[in-house]
Amino acid sequence: MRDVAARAGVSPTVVSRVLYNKAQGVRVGAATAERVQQAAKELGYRRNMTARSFRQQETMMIGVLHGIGSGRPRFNSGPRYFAALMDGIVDGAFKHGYTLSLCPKLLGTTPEDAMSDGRFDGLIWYSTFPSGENLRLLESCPVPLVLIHTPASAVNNQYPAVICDNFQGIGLAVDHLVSLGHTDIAFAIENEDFFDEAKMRLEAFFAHMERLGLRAGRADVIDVALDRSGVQNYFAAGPKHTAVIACNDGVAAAFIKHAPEFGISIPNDLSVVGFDSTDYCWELRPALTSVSQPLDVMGQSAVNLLVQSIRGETPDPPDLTIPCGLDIRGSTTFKP
Amino acid sequence: MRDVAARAGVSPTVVSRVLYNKAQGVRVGAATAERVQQAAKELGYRRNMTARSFRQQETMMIGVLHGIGSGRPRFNSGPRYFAALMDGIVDGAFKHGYTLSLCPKLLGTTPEDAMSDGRFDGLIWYSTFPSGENLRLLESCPVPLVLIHTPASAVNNQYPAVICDNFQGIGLAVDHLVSLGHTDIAFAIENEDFFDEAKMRLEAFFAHMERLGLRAGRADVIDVALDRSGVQNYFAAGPKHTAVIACNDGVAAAFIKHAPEFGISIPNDLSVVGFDSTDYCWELRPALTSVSQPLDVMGQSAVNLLVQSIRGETPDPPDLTIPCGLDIRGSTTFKP
DNA sequence: ATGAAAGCGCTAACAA
DNA sequence: TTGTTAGCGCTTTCAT
Repeated sequence: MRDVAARAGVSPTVVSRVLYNKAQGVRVGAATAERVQQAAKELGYRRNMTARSFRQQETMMIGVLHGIGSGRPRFNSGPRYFAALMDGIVDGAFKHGYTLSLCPKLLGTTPEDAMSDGRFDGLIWYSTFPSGENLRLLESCPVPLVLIHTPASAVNNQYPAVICDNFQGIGLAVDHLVSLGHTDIAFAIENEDFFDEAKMRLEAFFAHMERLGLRAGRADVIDVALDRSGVQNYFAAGPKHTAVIACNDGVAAAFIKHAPEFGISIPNDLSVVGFDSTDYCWELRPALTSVSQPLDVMGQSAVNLLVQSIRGETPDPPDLTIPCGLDIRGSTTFKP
Repeated sequence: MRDVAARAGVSPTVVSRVLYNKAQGVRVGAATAERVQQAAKELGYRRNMTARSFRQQETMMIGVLHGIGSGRPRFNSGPRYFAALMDGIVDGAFKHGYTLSLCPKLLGTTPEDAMSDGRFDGLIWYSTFPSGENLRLLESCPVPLVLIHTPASAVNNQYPAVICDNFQGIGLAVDHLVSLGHTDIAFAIENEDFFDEAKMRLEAFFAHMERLGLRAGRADVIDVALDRSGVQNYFAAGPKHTAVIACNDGVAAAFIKHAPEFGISIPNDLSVVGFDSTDYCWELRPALTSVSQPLDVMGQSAVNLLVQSIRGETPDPPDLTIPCGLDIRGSTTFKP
């Protein structure tokens, strides 16, 4: 910029005004402005955005975090949960002119982590495993933050959150199965120890079963464990249900995958419902009936809330709850 | 940092040394260091990464570009080409400690675009449509750049490139079909006007057909057009081939999708081979046989090359060519 | 309409 | 071992 100024015979101040103050009255002579533009072009001047970010205390960057303790979510394997969400997040970020970053030091207290001062104007935190350690770290986040998939209450309503309506979503699944004649319905959960949406879904399952006058208790909960070994154990012991609702598509997929090993036909012997309804459901044979979260909408909504926070507006309510749908595919049918 | 220094009764320099010079000999008294650490913790000090980036002229950020003129690639719709690639790119970036960014101003001459000075340490450019305009912009890129999917020759070998071995990949497809008895094989292309890999694949098709003593000429090229209308036209006119190789999975999908409308059974009447072999292939009915690009490997390789460039090493050879595989699924069978 | 000066937070070179 | 100084490139305030 100094070079441009020199070539145009003006001070750097003028260069800055000419090139970037278009909107609010340039206050520079037309001839001077012209000379500056010319000089900038000739020298191939490009603004140093890092210097600008530094000066303005604003980077126009949003970071996406997934917490520590679980691996990086994949775009292209297994249940495509993260891919769908990211499409929404990226759309939202771009709409507001923000750059979106994935940071290797996602969360923590190391100096270069995503919560470092000045690095990002705001953060979106996504995790299906909001462990205690993560939640503690979040509490000291110095920049605006929006949670996806974790209710705001988990961090004292410190930050706004976007979650799907798990209660209503599970209701759709239960109603669907009951309308097919099922009464012995199990709920499959990945790991009961974690406090997260899976638990909300499990409780919704109990509530909806009770609403319909059906029995459901701890004996109807299948903990598949993180390695899915619980599915094999369940099949090996002989299924006691005609339908199972899984807390997510990945868990549901485990049932579909292992059923043949035990001579169980899905959906004829056992109907299976997933949760998330990513495109992954189509890959399974049979294709998986699943409660759909409008992930792209959720991603965009999260960014909208975040941008509000960045602007200093306090978005309310703390939890933005988005209703679910049900995508019926091939893994559910009438009670045998 | 000033506050920390004040509290510890030292100068900011010492704070910087204590907190971040661990490796190369701190040269600070143990007691002082202890006091500094203590003060930093008490004040909840976090390094301002923007200031550091500015000072060091290094952001530890890599940007991903997709060029202008085509929409943003999606993670979760259609052929999941981008998702697979990004998994590799993100893995590569994280392995080297880089943050990865998607920038709304991807390429251009606006001040805030991705090529602005200081913003990113390096860029990865991915595009299936390297239009002339894009190539011209690339030529003036002031930061290290690696191309994916566009041969280095397209920009005078100015930047290294990662491409799959299109010639060998098409060879796999042709051999596969010929081994099934096919001799009348067409090649479907999306838009002949663009200079890109599709053209390389088309030429490879001609070459391999000739190698096997089979005829293939312009009449055997189906230009499906960007809106895929060419597929319908081809079917409506009555197919003259028993197999078709498409320049990518999306084009192949159009054949599978429209065939039923014309009473054509795939693969019984027409075998179809795609190119990319993303998980999308499994969603199609029948599932699509496709030439596989090791997209994750390509993404990681691109980052490796980029990091070399950033470090000032000149990676060679200009084109890193990665061999393809063939994933045989349900869309190919014996000649009718 | 234009310019001079100051400072964002950090770190490297140099001095003590 | 510790401190002083200077400056990364930009923008804002204040003065002219």
